[in-house]
Amino acid sequence: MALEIPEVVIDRLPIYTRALALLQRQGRNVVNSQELGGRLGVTPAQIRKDLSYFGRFGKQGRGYNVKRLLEELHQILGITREWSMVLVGVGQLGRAILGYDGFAPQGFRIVAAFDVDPDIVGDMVNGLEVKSVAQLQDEMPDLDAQIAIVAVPAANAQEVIDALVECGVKAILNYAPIAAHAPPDVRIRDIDPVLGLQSMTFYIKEGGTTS
Amino acid sequence: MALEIPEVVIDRLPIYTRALALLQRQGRNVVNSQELGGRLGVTPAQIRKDLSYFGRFGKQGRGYNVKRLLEELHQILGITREWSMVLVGVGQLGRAILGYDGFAPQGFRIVAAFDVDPDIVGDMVNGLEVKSVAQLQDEMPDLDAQIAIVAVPAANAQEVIDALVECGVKAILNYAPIAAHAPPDVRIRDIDPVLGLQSMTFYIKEGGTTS
DNA sequence: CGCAATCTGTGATTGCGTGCACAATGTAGC
DNA sequence: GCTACATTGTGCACGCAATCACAGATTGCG
Ligand SMILES: NC(=O)c1ccc[n+]([C@@H]2O[C@H](COP(=O)([O-])OP(=O)(O)OC[C@H]3O[C@@H](n4cnc5c(N)ncnc54)[C@H](O)[C@@H]3O)[C@@H](O)[C@H]2O)c1
Ligand SMILES: NC(=O)c1ccc[n+]([C@@H]2O[C@H](COP(=O)([O-])OP(=O)(O)OC[C@H]3O[C@@H](n4cnc5c(N)ncnc54)[C@H](O)[C@@H]3O)[C@@H](O)[C@H]2O)c1
Repeated sequence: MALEIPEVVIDRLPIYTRALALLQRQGRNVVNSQELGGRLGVTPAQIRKDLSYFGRFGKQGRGYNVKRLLEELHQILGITREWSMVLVGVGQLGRAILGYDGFAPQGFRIVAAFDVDPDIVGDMVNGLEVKSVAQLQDEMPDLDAQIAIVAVPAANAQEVIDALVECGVKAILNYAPIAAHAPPDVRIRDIDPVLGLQSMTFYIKEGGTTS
Repeated sequence: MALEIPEVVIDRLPIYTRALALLQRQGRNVVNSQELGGRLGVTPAQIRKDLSYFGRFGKQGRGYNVKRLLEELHQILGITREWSMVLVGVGQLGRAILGYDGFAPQGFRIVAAFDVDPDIVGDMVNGLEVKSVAQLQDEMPDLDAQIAIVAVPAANAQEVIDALVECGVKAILNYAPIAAHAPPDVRIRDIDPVLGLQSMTFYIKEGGTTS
């Protein structure tokens, strides 16, 4: 029914979710688009427009019921269920990711970790035994994981991504600093702190007056 | 002169830089907008348009000289010099960041690390002594760091950011999952893997046909 | 040395997301 | 229950960014 929802809209929904979750922890029951927008640096109209793609969740004169809207957003984003993920690359970053306690509360669980280094394979990291990446094809069918996190060096990232795609993975969180390629039905999100730094320096490189 | 360059354009320049650096390592001297676009998943016209904001770097009939264009982009982004950064929050993530060897080659150097935990203050991490965050105001003037990385828990992130802004920091790479606030002359880039995951699940939640 | 081929730089055009403004609708108070 | 008020949902207009399309420049070749 809903004809083509812009990707930018989808990208904003998790922000709304995060803010609503905070409001809920603070005991708030209702919030209007103005306050929510103020907290997020987003126009109230933008929030209302975004939500209107999916239904009518607010009440005129009142605002939005925090609990209700949060549930709706969870439904929309598909985060009512728990998602299993696999991690490839158990180096410095991979270990920080395995130890990160921010995934589980949001329903994302790492169920297996793979590495190529024989010195690392077999290690227990955060209650998970590191497996050989050679066994990826064998292990994946049992894991029922549609999401993968890639934390291998740039030089090996594309081949790892190809292998994951081959195994049926549908979403990839890629930490390697490369322009990764994947079929259109596989979503990729890149995380590269250097890109962020390099774009910020443009603005601060000389007492810039670029608002 | 250059009338207002869109922020999206600035955000793409580091991507171009990254791809060009790779081409250079591969020994390529020239590249045209079509090939560059193919590697990055960007329209050739987009690349040419973006670059045209800053000058004319290509040659008709040939393409772009890789070395030359890379230098120009470095100039534009302000990454010819070395940038000093401070890190606040030396936990699991903070240590991974300190150990990350991807910053230095791009000219970003962490010159100081701060934490609030007395058990951590004094530790040597990657050749850097962790200092107390209480000394932030005192230490900053000597460090000449305009960039900060924030890797503290969400609950403390805003106060840390406020303190950094107070110290004259002009760019912040924020890993805490909050909607941070700062004056307009301070740039913030957020890195939150969960947001990426939550937007991807929208598309994969049911054999979705959303191209 | 001229012609064909190539690819840039950019004005023109299209398309899409943002913000506006108001009608519709629900709330609270009396 | 009626009135005054608050805030949503949304059609519409605007503005900006992506794409198109071509003139102009450069190269290579015969
Ligand atoms: N450490 C950070 O803070 C950080 C931040 C952002 C991005 N990154 C990126 O994340 C990636 C990993 O960084 P790191 O610091 O953890 O590096 P690392 O060298 O510590 O770890 C990389 C791991 O990947 C493994 N590996 C290599 N090839 C593999 C393959 N084909 N299959 C499976 N495993 C393989 C290696 O054995 C190693 O254990 C790099 O691309 C880096 O640029 C790291
Ligand atoms: N670990 C990851 O992979 C990861 C990934 C993405 C985001 N994050 C985010 O990064 C932040 C840090 O994560 P972590 O896993 O390293 O947590 P952590 O608890 O291991 O580390 C946090 C550190 O911050 C310090 N700290 C707390 N308050 C402080 C203050 N006011 N000033 C200075 N230091 C202070 C603590 O003493 C601790 O050492 C969190 O907000 C987390 O959500 C972590």
